[in-house]
Amino acid sequence: MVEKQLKERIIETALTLFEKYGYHGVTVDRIVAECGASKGGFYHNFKSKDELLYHIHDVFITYVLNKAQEAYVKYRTPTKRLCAIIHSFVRVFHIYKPHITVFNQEAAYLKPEYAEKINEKREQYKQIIFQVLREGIEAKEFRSEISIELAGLSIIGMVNWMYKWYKPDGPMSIEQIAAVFNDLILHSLLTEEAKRDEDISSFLLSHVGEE
Amino acid sequence: MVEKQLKERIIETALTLFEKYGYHGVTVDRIVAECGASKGGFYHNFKSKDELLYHIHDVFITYVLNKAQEAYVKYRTPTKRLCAIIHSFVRVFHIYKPHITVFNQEAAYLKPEYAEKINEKREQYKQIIFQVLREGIEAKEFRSEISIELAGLSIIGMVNWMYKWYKPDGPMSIEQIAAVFNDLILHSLLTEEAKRDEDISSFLLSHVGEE
DNA sequence: GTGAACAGACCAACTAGTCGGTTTGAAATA
DNA sequence: TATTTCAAACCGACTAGTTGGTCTGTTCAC
Repeated sequence: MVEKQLKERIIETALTLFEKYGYHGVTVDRIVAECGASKGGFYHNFKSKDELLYHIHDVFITYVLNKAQEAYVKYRTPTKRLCAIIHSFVRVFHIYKPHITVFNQEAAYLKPEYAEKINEKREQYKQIIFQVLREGIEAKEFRSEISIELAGLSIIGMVNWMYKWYKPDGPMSIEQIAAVFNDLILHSLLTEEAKRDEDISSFLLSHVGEE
Repeated sequence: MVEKQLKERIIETALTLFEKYGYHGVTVDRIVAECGASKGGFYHNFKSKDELLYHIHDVFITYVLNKAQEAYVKYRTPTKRLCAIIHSFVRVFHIYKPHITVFNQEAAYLKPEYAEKINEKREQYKQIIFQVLREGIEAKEFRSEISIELAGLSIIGMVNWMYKWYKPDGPMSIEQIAAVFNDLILHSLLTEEAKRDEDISSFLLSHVGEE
């Protein structure tokens, strides 16, 4: 196995520090000191501290957007699609918790040209959720009286908020959290008929483990 | 009417700027320039820039905590209490949107002695929500299979997340948003029996306006 | 007159980014 | 194989600009 590349080491160290102290609470000098590098090494790999921040944002949003698109394509019904997307969304916290923290906390400090690129992908992500909710209402799986926009933003909010409290070594596993979230969300969205559908209600907590 | 005090003007200006550019994106010089004050005036009213940040945090959390306690005392059943708390929570965005944005974005930069005080109140707020959920399960109004912790954090997350998208002049009023949130949350929490209770289900969207 | 409220020039510390130099490793050459 | 070459990777002292905070006044209300 080859020695871990400097760029990777810088990113990892920066991530840990940013998560704890915030982007402005960490100096470039501190980052390079903490990972045994130098100013020169840093600026050889990154144009600026801002570019590092952008890189962190981009890695996460690109990954999570891909996962959502995969989940959408893989399943055919709105409920299954929604559950799969939420499941993948929650699961990302397992690997990318520091990225997500930085993403949610420091986005305001992205330079305009970077912010634009990130916002585009963020917007795409939202649209996938909205799309699934729309399809769910059309298919009469989801209640028609809910607001797609508000329901979508609620889902995004409750999952994203995990970055404030989720601890990888906490009492609940990622899989358990995802299951509970899906249960809560489906209970708030499903129509009465849909709940009676065996295939759909299998995603609800009270049915987990049943055959 | 007396001339608006300098301290108030500083806070208002700082709030607007912090909301847009972040705490570290705004200098003390900028704040005082923008509200026609001076460095001297600023440091006469605040010990430091950090104290101003703390003050903003404290005003908001104190207010919202009070509102939740009031709502808790005012009503007697878990469902009513929860709806009232959420309603008051959402409503705060109408007056304190900039405060909340700063509260959610910049808390990491609070100096330890300040952070501790704020966290205490934040924790109290969470406990009120947990308490209501606990009572709701005991009273068989809320489903017993849900996790109090996760349900509580979900609620807090979806409401707090509003700071990312809520615009006071947007298409939905605060009251409408609160109604939709309550509908979504209750649908995910209520037991089947509770939903059949006229008194309880009056908080659901499909029943709003009915007699 | 006296102290609180405010003004604004000034300072010291900090920090992102630079720049000339050194190391390293792999390809080219002999 | 031994040697040269050269560019990419990396180093770290230095700089220029910024920014929170201070300090010496001045104004104003009572």
